[in-house]
Amino acid sequence: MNFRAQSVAMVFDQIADLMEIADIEPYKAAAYRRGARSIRRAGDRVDELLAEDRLQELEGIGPALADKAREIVETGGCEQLEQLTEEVPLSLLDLLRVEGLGVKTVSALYRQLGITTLSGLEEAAREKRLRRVAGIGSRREQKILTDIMHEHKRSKGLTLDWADAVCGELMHRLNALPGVKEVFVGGGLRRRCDLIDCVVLLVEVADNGRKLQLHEEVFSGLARGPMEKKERAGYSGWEFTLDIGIAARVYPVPSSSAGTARVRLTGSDSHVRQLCEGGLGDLPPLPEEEDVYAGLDMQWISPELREGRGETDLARAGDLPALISREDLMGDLHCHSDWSDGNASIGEMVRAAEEWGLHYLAITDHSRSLTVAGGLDVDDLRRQGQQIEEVREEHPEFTLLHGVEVDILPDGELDLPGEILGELDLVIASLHSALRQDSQRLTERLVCAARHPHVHIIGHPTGRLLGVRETDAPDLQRVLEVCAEEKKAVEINAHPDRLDLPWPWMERARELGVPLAINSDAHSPENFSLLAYGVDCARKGGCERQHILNAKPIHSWLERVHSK
DNA sequence: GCCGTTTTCGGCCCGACTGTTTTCAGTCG
Repeated sequence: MNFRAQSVAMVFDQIADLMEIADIEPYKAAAYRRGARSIRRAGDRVDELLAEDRLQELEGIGPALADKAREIVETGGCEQLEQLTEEVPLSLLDLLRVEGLGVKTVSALYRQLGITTLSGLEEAAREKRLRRVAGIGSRREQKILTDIMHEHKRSKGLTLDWADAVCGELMHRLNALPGVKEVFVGGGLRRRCDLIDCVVLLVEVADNGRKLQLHEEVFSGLARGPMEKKERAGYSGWEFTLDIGIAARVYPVPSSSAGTARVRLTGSDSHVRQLCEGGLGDLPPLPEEEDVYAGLDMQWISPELREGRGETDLARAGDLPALISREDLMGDLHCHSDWSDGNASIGEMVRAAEEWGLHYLAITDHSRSLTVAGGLDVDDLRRQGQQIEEVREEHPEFTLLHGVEVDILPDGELDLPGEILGELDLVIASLHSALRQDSQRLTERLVCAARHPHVHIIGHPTGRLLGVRETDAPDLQRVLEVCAEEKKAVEINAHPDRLDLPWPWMERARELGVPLAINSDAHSPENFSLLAYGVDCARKGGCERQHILNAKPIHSWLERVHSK
């Protein structure tokens, strides 16, 4: 998604949070939150809608929100947000990230104790002052303290969609500077890591060209504060802090050594160290990256693999995997329609899937216990089946599967009876509730679901939300073993907030022979674009086409299919 | 603030869990 859409969504969410804390018109706050959600779902389409002044076509965006979206894009700020921060400080939003703290408590902490920051909260908790607030006793005070510790430990950084958006905007601006030949991405973003704490960019300038001048206006609306000179791997660049809280580094590199610079500024520390042990330091500076690896008697290594986990040995032996690519995907096995919490009809989702080049799609709406998402019960599913049949007739060339994403209940049972599950084409079983159970219980629930005769795929197995909710992870070794025994597949959920199965587990899955499915979990037609993040994640985990279930023709692995 | 009408206002996703104020408000999904 592009930077403008992300910025608008973020500001709308901030306004919603602050309105709730300030306790003004709860439904107004909800409207901003819906607006943010709608903008995110529309994804890349937002740019076009903004340009053509058609943002109000999105659900939940009326004249007021459309105006504000334009203001945010054009000025980088929002007067409404400024006004709110006069009433309640923006830093209170940090407190909301602490588990168990919602708007009411944060508001009370602010008004009664004057707490505005995380460190202020921690200090007050240590001094046992929190218990002065009605609703907080000694136990809750202690819990808040441990939750603050969790918050400190939580991985920081931007998810890939955000980081891509910011990076795209930076590249666009850098490209427009005089003397710039090309701009390259480096660092963790190029390696497609889960969370990005620093955007690394290399700016190629002609060898005898003039020096790169970075003016402050290059970063207007993106960063405030000073730029600092930074050295890394023998390259000097500038570092500055972006408004969204992560760093960006820009390294000017001359054309003649751009290849060497890209290698050194992309790989993880241990990857680069291994290359140095292989003689990287003895090579002359080279303009092309391929020549650097060739000079070390290696295959060129895909950036995703440059983590220092054995890839240099494989490259030397010529044994690197032929990584999966987006074009290899033939279908998508997990998406939602407006029967539950998706925003498009089944027909619209099918049309979009076709436009994205897919040949099959499973509609897998939520099951009944997930009431917030409008989960489906047995009768709903049967009625949905009739509609699926109608859509199939309209798309004879396409294979449409009727599936469900059934909740794994806290006791490990599934949320729908076996009878209806047996009538469906595809059953994904996922955890959505009681995610704070201990590792053992979470594991048992997943094992129980994997052993269920009607389940085909375990969805987003850890339930993590990157940088937000890092669960007491289930024992994935055991879950994968059971999936292998039961011949069940495991999902690689492509949503950049999830990327779940985490990539370090994919090698184990392959060793056990567990098929993996790269699924978009799309809630709107635009969301099929998310598949790209799932592919990135699978590549990082070293997956080839043969390891990915939905890179195969549907008839090759699913017995029950409906198509002409 | 948005939306959809039985059009220009009234309703807005809802149920479970938790800690504590011990009977329900606040949080979460």
